[in-house]
Amino acid sequence: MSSESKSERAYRLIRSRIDSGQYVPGFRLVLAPIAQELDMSVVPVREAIRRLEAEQLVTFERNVGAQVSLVKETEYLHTMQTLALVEGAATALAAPSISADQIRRAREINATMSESLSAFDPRRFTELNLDFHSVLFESCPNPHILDLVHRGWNRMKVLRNSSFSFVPGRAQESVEEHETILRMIEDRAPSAEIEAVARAHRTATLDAVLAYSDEHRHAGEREAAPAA
Amino acid sequence: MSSESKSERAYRLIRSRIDSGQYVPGFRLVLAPIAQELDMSVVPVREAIRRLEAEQLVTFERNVGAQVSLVKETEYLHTMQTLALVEGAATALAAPSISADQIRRAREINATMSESLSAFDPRRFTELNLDFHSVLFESCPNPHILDLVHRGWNRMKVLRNSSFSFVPGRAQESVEEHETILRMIEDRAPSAEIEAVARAHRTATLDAVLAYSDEHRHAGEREAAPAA
DNA sequence: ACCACACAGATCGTATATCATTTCAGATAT
DNA sequence: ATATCTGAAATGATATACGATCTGTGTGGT
Repeated sequence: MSSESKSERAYRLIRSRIDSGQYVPGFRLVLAPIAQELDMSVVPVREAIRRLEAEQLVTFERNVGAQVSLVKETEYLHTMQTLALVEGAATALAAPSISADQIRRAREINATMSESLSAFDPRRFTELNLDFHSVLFESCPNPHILDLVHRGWNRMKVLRNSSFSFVPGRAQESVEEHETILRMIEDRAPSAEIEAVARAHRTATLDAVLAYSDEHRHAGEREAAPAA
Repeated sequence: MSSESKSERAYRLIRSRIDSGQYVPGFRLVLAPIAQELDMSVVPVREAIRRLEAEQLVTFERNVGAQVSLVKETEYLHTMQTLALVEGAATALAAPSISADQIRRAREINATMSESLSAFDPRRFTELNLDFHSVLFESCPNPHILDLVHRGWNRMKVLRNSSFSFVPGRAQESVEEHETILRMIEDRAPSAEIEAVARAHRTATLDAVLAYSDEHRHAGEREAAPAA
């Protein structure tokens, strides 16, 4: 009894390789080799690629094939802007139903983030950052918006792998802003205010990255590191 | 030379039937009959259904098959809330680059809407309403957000067909709010304000529908009519 | 040297065939 | 009468096969 279908397995494999950066943007997804590697026929692989196409992770051309979506210069900006929008809304919608226990958990995570600032491990920091925000938005009662938040974060994973620069100092700021957000939720601040602050938190990161990469445009510096 | 692939044709057919309400929520999509009707094998039909699954228009169960997504009681609320969020943002982002010509066009459409209020044709009104808002958000520079707006409107089409009640008086209010939005864009009002008003415009419709259907819950009235 | 064309290899698109799973009706036992 | 079993029919899942289309390469002509 296979626990999952073959097309599901194909989907997961390709998806994970795109997420991990093993399949870089522009990489051609040829059916036969993938099928062979997974020990299945091309049919399930085709279905998997159709799903990925609908999720815009790969682009498709008739009789030519699929390739991992290319990221334009502005892609990162747009994704981050969209994530700011939906995550801000999700956080605000979730706020009223967030318990003291959840707040405590978020605060713990933020404390860990703060500690990890000295021996700075970008990957770990990003992971914790997602954990932190997850606590805040997972209670969002609107499943559509919540889904959009998840998609946004997943998209960010890919973009980070392809091209992203780290901004010094932003991590520290980020930790401080997290505390601000927590207090507002505790105090049951108006929904609109929470949304604005949560959105600004992400927009600030965006601005920081843009300003930094602008400054260093000609320096050619490129660290695989996140900004929170 | 077929201008489009068979799986594309299958996708369009099923999609249009869901949109038009011919395939109501819960309708089982059995591969063989659909394939036969389209004079093709089941393979392209399967691919089409995979795409629809990824777009959440149909739900899928292993070894059982696909059916048109069921709409929960809260589905309309969540969809409208999400649309309010993304359309508000799209309108605000588009506002700075909207020309006087576009404003004029929007105003014309709104005038037509106003006229059509007497001999009220719900379907026509909804159509014009989309036209009006399209003029405002199509210039949104963020393609992700714009895409979300389109998806939201498409989703609304389906929901309107399945279950929706009309709210008297809301159409008139709607036309007036449209004019308010136009003036703010003309005056180059702050982005945040435009977003808030555009969002409230849709949220107001949502509230109106909820209040109305609440009031008439036991009356069993059910008109296939829109609210703008 | 450069362009047009034709051919070959790669790859996709689809049909058909076969296997697997589910579902449901009817039989049987309790 | 109800519950459970069993097997056949319906349907989905996947493999294989073949035809269609694209893409690049080499050859011949100018």
